[in-house]
Amino acid sequence: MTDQPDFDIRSFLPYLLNQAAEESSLAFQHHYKQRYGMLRTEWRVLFHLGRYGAMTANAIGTRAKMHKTKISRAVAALEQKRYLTRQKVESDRRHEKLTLTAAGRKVYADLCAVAGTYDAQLLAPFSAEEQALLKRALERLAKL
Amino acid sequence: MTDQPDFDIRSFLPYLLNQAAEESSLAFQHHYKQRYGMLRTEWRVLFHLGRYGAMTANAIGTRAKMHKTKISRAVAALEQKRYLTRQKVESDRRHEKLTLTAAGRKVYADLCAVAGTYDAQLLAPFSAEEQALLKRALERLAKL
DNA sequence: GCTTGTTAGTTACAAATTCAACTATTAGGG
DNA sequence: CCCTAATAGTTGAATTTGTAACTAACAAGC
Repeated sequence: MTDQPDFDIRSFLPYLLNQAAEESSLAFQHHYKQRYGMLRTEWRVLFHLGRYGAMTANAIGTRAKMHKTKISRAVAALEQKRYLTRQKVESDRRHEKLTLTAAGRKVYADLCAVAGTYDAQLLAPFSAEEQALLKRALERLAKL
Repeated sequence: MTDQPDFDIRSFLPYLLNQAAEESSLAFQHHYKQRYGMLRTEWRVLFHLGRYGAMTANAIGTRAKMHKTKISRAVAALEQKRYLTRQKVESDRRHEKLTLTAAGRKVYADLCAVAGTYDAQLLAPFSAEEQALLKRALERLAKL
């Protein structure tokens, strides 16, 4: 029985990352849930379309590392909320180009503003070097 | 319409943390799922009991910031797998003291060893100072 | 132009999580 | 004591997610 009493789950990196991710997303989650009735999958799709312009569901999946079923459902929900429209691509009619509507862009702009200030608030306790290191480390761990 | 085209979701801290958390837990998740048929909630409970000794479900909840229904179900599953036993606390019979069985401690020891090497592997690309900073930052963000 | 294989996206069903209501037990007045 | 409030833990129903099978469209080889 090789016990390792010195190993503490609370310093296990995946655990720590998960705790930090959950805690840090709470306040923002509240915002898009209460105000727009959206799920995390939905605002992610919205953000990607808002930031990178119209694209297919598949392209979002590659960028955001989201499974296609999640995207399919998020897109359906956003379509019903009239935040985006679909358009079959004529050159290959399996693809659908997703485009934000005016309403969708407005929600995107609002959430962007909120996310921006919220992000700054989260990062405030750290120095510029610490912030840079933290982001680089996370990107590396996320294999982005 | 106050667009903020410079705000990128991919550097939004909660998003980054979530991506890193998901990616970094993949390989370990595979291990406890395949080998022991456990869920994340279950190994978390197991780890807490293994590391900090017998305690009540409530105490685990406070430490691990897990909701009591998650814990209740995880404990039921671990009990069925014969990894722990319950015992009503005589001084207050609402509480149940949870104790790992020999089998439970064995699984804990095995997963500890795996987690230990896995953690080291994840941290390997970073210098000692970077590792320390990363952990402090995450603990702070997780409000631990 | 058929067969086979591949890709985009959807849907159905199973598994997991959340939320709210529930039981059982204790604590604190009056 | 009895009534109310609070706490530990469980359970059931509704959401949400994951897995796998599905449709539709295209592509390549023959």
